[in-house]
Amino acid sequence: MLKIKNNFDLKSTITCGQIFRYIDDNDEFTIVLKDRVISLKEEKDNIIIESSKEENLKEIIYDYFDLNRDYDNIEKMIIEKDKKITDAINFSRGLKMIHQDPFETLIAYIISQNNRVPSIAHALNLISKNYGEKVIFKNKEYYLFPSIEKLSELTIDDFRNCKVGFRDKYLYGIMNSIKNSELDLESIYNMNSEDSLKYLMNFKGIGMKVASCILLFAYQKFDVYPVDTWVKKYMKDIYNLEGEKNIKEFTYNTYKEYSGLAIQYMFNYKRNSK
DNA sequence: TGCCAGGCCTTCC
DNA sequence: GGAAGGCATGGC
Repeated sequence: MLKIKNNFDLKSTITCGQIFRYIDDNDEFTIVLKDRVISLKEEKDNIIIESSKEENLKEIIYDYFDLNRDYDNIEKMIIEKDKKITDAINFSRGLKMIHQDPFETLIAYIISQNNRVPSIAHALNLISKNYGEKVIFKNKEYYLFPSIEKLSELTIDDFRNCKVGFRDKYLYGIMNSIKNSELDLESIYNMNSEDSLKYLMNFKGIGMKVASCILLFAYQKFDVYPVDTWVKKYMKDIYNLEGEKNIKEFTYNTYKEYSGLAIQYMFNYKRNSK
């Protein structure tokens, strides 16, 4: 068991739309994280964490919830660039950018296109249940996200049976590209954001939006920013700004290397407030 | 029932 | 190079 105390809003970080596979049982959250299952619950000013595996637990938690980064300072710098974002930042106080696994993020966000959150979670859970390793935690069954090797064995129909819909052929193609080393997820760590966007968008099923989510959520490239319907609504309301091109120009010129975080605050404010 | 979702691909100009 | 239509699935 581990206790942490931080400027950390557990609930909004988990539920704000960054990750799809979590169980919320009366504000006790259970998630599958790499090789283990963990549960987190806020109690007084502490977060109580239990895990199916104790090894390196603190390091894994701090890395996953990005708890070593100075968000106060980043938020201050964003507000200095643009005072109008203050409300969105105040609403999102304690929200961390979850540091997700690149492979799982790739699969999850390909499934996310033209899809709803419950359906995305359903598909990811089926993939894990059918092809991932079973873990027993607090007398319940959970399934780790499958390895690259395991998912490269699947056929298009196998994917379709996991309810991914028309994205089956994209997933199959992506797994082939990984198998024959055309797509090397490790190499992205050494690329700048512009190059890595272009690199990912070479593969069928990955467009601008999906590539941006992968780079922001799995590679912590904070200068990359997914513009979606919620962000567009925010931009229209607050800045009377329309058109994807205008929004992108404004965002990068204003927030620069923190554009991804600024966008995440706007997304969270617009989607989850009121 | 019919519409649509944190898009992307294909097929047209 | 830009616009329009189609797409599996499930929830309302």
